[in-house]
Amino acid sequence: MSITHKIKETASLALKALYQIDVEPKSILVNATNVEFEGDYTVVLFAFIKQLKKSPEALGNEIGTYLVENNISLFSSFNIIKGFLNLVVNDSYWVNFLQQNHSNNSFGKKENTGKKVMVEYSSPNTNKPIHLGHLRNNFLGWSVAEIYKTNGYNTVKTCIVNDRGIHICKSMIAWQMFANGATPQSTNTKGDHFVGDYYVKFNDAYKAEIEKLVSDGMAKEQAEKEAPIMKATQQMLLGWEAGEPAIMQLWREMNGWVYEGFDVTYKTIGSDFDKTYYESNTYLLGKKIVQEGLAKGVFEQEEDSSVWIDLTNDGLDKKIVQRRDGTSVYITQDIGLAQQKFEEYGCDKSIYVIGDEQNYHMKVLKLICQKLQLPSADGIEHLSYGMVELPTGKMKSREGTVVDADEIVAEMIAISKQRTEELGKVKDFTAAELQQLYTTIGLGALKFFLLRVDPKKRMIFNPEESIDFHGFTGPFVQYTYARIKSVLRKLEVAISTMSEVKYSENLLKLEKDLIINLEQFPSIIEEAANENDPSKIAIYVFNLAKTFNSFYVEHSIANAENAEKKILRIQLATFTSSTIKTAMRLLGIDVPERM
RNA sequence: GGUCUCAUAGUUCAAUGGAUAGAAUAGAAGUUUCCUAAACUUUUGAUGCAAGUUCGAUUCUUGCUGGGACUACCA
Repeated sequence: MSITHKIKETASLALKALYQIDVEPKSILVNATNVEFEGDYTVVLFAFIKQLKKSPEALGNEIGTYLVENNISLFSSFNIIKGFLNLVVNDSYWVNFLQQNHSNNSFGKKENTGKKVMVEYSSPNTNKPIHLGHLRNNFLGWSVAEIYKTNGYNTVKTCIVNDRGIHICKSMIAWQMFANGATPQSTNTKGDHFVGDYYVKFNDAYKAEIEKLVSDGMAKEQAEKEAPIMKATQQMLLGWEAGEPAIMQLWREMNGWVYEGFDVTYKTIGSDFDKTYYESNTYLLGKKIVQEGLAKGVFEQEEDSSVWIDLTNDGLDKKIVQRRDGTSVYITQDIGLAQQKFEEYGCDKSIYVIGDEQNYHMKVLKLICQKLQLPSADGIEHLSYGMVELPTGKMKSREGTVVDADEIVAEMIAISKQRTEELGKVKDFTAAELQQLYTTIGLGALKFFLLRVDPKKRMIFNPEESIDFHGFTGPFVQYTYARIKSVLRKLEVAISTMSEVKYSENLLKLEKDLIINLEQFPSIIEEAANENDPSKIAIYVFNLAKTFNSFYVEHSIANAENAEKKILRIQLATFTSSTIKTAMRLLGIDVPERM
């Protein structure tokens, strides 16, 4: 149990014993004590002052006295300032904590709860390569799944590939018109980029046709519909839906190129999936749902035979779920897929990692599922994340104003190579080891950069400034880890004999700060899972590394004042390094033994 | 127009209604006979505007200003 939780419980017991009032431990506010006052943790008393009609001083004294007298192993003293009860925790408590946990490699990990969570993330379109915004999605999804795993869940990572529809046909049409039979192989281009180029070519050609029609006197709206290339694309979509062999073959071939490209990227960035759904297989799901919904009276059919749901009583709009031609729309497919996922995996929770432009869609999806009383409905959660924007505005694939994922990854690796060479600390590494180190650091910088921010918030990426390697960054944390490991390597002999030795010293301030930081890790993981927010982990591990670095420059480990201090500090260093490693793993970031 | 969302140092980010709003970076000044200076120490600098609720508001409510998203029988 975490120490703040313990304090809440003891405070709740104190209130019960002293005043016969029942207060939920959860509702008691316990904070770290402000640095300017004496103490480690502070119980905020204002909430009880009114209720008990006592002065803050009297109340604080009574509770403080009770707490210290009844928890001798935990508290050594207290003081009261205004409505704040500051508690000083015994050094022996922290020392015990360190001794019990320093070599526990699964510190922070919860026992399996038997619960299952599905995380759907990545979900690419097969008409263009992935960009920086998709990377945010991939890193978030992977990390959230990992955080749940550590919190005792079984996880299923899924990906729904958007492999059909008008946008796919656009690339196909452009390829037919402009490629002269070129392939990724013949042009030595990565498959997803190859196809993406034709998507851009489509839009260029489309724009040119519209301009021509407009200059010939047609209204813009009509020109958008009448442009021959658009008509051809719509014709192709009909052909696809009818299963015309030539179109299907081209579709398979071009999607195949894209998948080859994606595989390379996924492998580099470390995204993986337990199950991949293809929209071409699932887009017809939900038809049955429409019938069931009509039978239950959740949906209504209009005279033109289109089917709707009226959500105006829930503050939303009327929403179509089936077109008058009987085909299903996006949301219906999603309902069907939600149902199918539940039938296949029976997850307690289903997290959708999807951009915040779909907040409304996801709200509607969950609401409809609830109205249909699907068993999966209440477990639906939308991990909504903000766009990654350039200083000039939004990234648009169509206009080519995107930060390409492969390019930014390559750039980060190149920068880490340059920096590593400048510092010249690993000259004895083999070529393969070097390459791995550059990748570890470059990807570490990129992942940390995208994960350290609250997912819900939009973030701005400035390509001119690139991504920093100093301060609140991945490489900073990686460096701290490598430095600890270096020290520990040199102290192997001392470590092998230290298990016998006990210490009972008073703690120095920086030693205590470090233990206090380490103690918080399990609570942080819980918080990150509750809020679907990996940035909590990133902020935590940065603070831990920072605290260690302050400790490290101030106090020597190898040349500690005495043997007991040496052992204590070795244990502190060991514990810090394993916690850093675990935390960074939760973000999908590796830590190097040397750098 | 309607709905949702965001606004904090020059910049990028923190802060379950709690004490003098934290970091990073940029700027200024320092630290390498001793465990990795991708580090450390010191320092300058911020809650869009106006009300309200509260012992206490960056946080909650309302209005205003300014961004963004959504508002398709597209996905």
